[in-house]
Amino acid sequence: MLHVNTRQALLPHPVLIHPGHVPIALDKPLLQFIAPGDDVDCTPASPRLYRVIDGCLAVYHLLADGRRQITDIVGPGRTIAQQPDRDIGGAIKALTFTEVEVLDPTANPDLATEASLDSLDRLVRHATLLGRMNAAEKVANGLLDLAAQFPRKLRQGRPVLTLYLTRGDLADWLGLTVETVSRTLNQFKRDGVIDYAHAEIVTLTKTERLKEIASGNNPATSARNNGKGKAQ
Amino acid sequence: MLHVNTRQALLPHPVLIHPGHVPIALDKPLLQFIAPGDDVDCTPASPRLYRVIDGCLAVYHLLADGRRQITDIVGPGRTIAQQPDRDIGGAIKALTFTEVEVLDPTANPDLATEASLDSLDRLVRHATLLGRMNAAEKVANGLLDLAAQFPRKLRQGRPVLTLYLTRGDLADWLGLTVETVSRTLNQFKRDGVIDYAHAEIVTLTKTERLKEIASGNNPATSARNNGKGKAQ
DNA sequence: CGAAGTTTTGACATCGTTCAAACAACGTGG
DNA sequence: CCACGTTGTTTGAACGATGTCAAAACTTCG
Repeated sequence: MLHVNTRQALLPHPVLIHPGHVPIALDKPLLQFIAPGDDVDCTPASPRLYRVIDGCLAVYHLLADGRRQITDIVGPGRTIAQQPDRDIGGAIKALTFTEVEVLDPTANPDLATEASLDSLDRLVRHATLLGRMNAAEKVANGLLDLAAQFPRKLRQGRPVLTLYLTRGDLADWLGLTVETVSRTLNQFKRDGVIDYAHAEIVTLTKTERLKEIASGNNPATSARNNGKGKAQ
Repeated sequence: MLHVNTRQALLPHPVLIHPGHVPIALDKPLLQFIAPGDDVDCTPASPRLYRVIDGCLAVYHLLADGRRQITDIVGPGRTIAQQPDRDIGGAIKALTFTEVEVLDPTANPDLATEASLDSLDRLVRHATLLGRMNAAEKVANGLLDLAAQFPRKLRQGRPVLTLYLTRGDLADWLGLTVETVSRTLNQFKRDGVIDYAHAEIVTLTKTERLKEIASGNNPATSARNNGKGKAQ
């Protein structure tokens, strides 16, 4: 699929300061700043840990013919464990101006294993999303995940989130097409579940409803799911 | 989806002896035998490494309504790194009589990290399969994976593999339905790419052709993939 | 032979894709 | 300040791959 994004290079995203990120002790801590659209430099032979301080990374995998699957979206506070095999189409891309702390896994074994298990756990859930959910469930789950990782602020008690992902990124993440993502988001908007004026600032107006949709309890389409527990 | 399998409990699968599996040094190595359909006992609070000596395991994840996604199929020689969160529907099930070596990850840190990275790598590829491939590509990739993990023998130079998975297992693994799996396999059979008399013993008669299909070079349907690199 | 589970096959429905076009946002250069 | 190019988003119409539903064919075993 591969949907390129040039828009985000132009947006003056406010740099959110996340306190409480204790710098990891290391003989040579290294900060790296990555511009939107750029790949994280994963060239060194020895594996590295990449801890996101601020911004947004997309871990993705490319097929030979250009189809792209984003396997994880990584926000502030999270650490990337896997060493993407660039030879076979794996890489990590920044979706906005992103600040990354580069660490040595052997010097931080606990963080390394924790990050590894975290990635594994998220990937298992995402695989379940990709293989067993319909479009509405996928988008609802994606929004809830992003809302937790990229909280902007609360507006009248409603969570507001910054979408660093374009519709194309969302499509490549959720295993859909741009059109389906757009249609589903607009349907949610029409139903009053979410709201947005600009495509990249989304308010979750009915979080509970969104959670219901995410878990398959969708009155509009859930009839099929009853009984044998099937969908899609 | 959740397709239960009772057949495999009845099949007298030949126990393949895989030499070269050096037992890991540990103060207390433990062998475990699991019957088909049984879950691997993952109850201990401290994480464990499970190394398959012989047989076949399925790592899966359940949704609240019963839909199932098998995230990995594990054959002899491979080690399971992730600790399935049984609370949220994660578990590991034996698909045939399976012998497992239970190891302490802290006593085998190298094996633990290697297994972890291996799982992560496979899961990324599988996510790409689930999110970005059509039925024929999924089944072709699945067959090639299984042929590598469960080689039976060569018949007239053709690889023959034992399918410990039922059509339902294949469906839950590849993100399809039983019917689509069956139809796709029969189409491959009609095309002379594979062959089978019994549903669980499959011969890959044209491995090269199968690899082409797996990578998206399917003359019948690849026209769409040209140009912008899209599919499904 | 009958029961139970699995696989296969057919007919049909539909969700998501594909194709196409309009619209919106933004920066550039005149 | 405005026309224009570029990129992203939205919308519509039509198609088709895959799911759903139903039933028959097999296999294995009691």
